Amino acid sequence: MAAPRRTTLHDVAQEVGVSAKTVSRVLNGDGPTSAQTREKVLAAVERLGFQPNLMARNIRTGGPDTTVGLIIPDMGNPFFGTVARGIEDAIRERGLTLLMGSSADDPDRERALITTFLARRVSALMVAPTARADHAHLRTARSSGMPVVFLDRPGAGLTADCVVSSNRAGGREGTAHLIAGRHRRIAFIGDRPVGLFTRRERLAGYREALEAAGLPYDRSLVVDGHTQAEAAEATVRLLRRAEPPTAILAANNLSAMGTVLGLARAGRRDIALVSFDDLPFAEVLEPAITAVAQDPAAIGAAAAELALARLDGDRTRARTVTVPTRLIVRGSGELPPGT
Amino acid sequence: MAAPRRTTLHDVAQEVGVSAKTVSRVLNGDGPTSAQTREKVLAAVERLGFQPNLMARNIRTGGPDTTVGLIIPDMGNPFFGTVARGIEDAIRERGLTLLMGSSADDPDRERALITTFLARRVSALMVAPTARADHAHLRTARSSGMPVVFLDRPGAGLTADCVVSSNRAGGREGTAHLIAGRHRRIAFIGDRPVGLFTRRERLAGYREALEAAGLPYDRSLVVDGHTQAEAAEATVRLLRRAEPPTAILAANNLSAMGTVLGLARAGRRDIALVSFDDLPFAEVLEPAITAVAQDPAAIGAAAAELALARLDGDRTRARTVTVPTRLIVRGSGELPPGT
DNA sequence: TTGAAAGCGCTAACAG
DNA sequence: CTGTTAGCGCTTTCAA
Repeated sequence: MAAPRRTTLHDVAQEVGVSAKTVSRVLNGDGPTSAQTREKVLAAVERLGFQPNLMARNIRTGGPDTTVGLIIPDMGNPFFGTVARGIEDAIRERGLTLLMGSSADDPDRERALITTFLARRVSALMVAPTARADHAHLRTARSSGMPVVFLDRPGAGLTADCVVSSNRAGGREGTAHLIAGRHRRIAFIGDRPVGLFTRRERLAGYREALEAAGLPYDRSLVVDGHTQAEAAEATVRLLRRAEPPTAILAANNLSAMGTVLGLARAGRRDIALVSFDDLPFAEVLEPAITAVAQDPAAIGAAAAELALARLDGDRTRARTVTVPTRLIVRGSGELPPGT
Repeated sequence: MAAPRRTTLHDVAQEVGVSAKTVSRVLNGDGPTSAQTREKVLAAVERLGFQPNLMARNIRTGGPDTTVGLIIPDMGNPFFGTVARGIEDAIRERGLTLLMGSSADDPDRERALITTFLARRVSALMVAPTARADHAHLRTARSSGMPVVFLDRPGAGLTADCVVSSNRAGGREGTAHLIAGRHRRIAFIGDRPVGLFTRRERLAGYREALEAAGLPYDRSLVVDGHTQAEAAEATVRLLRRAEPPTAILAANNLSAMGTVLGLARAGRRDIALVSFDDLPFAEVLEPAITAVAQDPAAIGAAAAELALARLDGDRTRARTVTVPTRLIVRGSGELPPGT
């Protein structure tokens, strides 16, 4: 039992006894059609279960496809998942569909996805770029009219629209909050690679806050904790030092989760913590976690808005939209330094 | 400055001085080609920045498009995000790309996405169906050879492959764990609607465990907590009763988060809790949360495997794959009933 | 108000 | 080893 050929516009036309073009007119509501034929056509469409082939349509009309390509590091990460959802909700209203892929922080995989998306003639491309990727190769595509928006971090080798959190201000604010609690040895647990935009910016904010308070910058207090496990270990090691920190700024959600875990393992409830990026359980933990909250849905919405404006003909120069972070004080940041 | 027309196969052919078909042969490696022409063609492809139009190719070859349609309730939900990632990783190896959308638990939105995906001639369709959706309309598409796989819950009106967690066994095991701790009044906090497959199954497991232990089933101990806020309130209300429960089985991750929140608000650390679906902070909380863990990545992988097998010609009857859950004992389930 | 012809970018089928 | 012709399913263009 071979799969039956799917019914086409012609099948419908034949069924009704009109030309294919007439069916097309009825379905797309362009040319004029008599009420009679319209009715007959619609009935036949229903009867045969006809579904127009969007790709065939597209190839003829020549424009870009009604899809938007989106590349994020990992779909399982709720931060990026929520960004994606924000994008989807915004482009849905324009009848656009998401073509999605995870780069897994691998530049080659990212590159492969971009190639595929371009081959599919996406209307726009949105990428949370991996650290080592180069995007110069996107120039041709963009100069032929396809909007490119970078998410969370700017791309390399290509000036394009970009949506980021207020990383530096957030890092500064979170650190200042700890300093206000009279902490003087504040560790920074960051992700990798060290050159990663978000890490760099948040670290810069951390340093600005130290400087503003006249505190020295101690490089040895800046450690790596890219995964939850790594951050937990890093935390434990920090606390074993001769001169341990009394407070920690965790530079992203995974680092923060690991830090919480590490503190729990070390049995330390006297270490202050501020997490960059809010955590699902922040208010249930004891102490509740003070966080520099990002707004991933707003990031997605802003990215979509930028791209749609470009599709509508906006030819102004590339913009960077900064979505503000918000310090949510809950308690973990206010533990007094135990000296 | 109008957008320049994108370069086509013909442009490349002309540039080199061969026919379009020759370029096609070089690029797709089907027919034989001399090393010389191949080289010249590839150089021209590079020079002109040619990218083949996948949709045009597709329309000619006639088969389904090299995309897979995936519909989940919410991309921001890490459970479904991880399922999606599992699917993506599996289909990538076959050169398939994900077309994705969120149903937002709205049957109409789900239906619209399905229609779009069918119009795009996806190779396969994977859906975590909304509670009230009907899928009879998918029969035509499926009988024309397109695999359909339901995720997390079976679809309605259509017998198709399906991948679910061992909901009933998990519910039973989680409840039995509480009973083993000598609890006799165990509440069930579930999501909505009441008819939702996962809720029904988990509740059935809960009842089986009660029955096996000779405990009565008390309907008043089964309450709704679909969102985190709702579950928190439900928990507080439960504990205010004349005869409060001494233990709680939370039927999904949101309910569990809310329950934890409710317990914290009520200042009750003496209520035992088992969460269906593991929580990111489970081991950091005090007490650490005992969970019936699901395996979303495995669910995604299994779904992809089913769909790919169908694409490879598997015509056996529809299967339901059950991905086992795993009880992770951490402490919260072993609080003794305080009488 | 409708139809016929041509063609979007690509490949199948045949020829050379 | 390469080119030609035809046509995928649809829409544009022009004519009736």
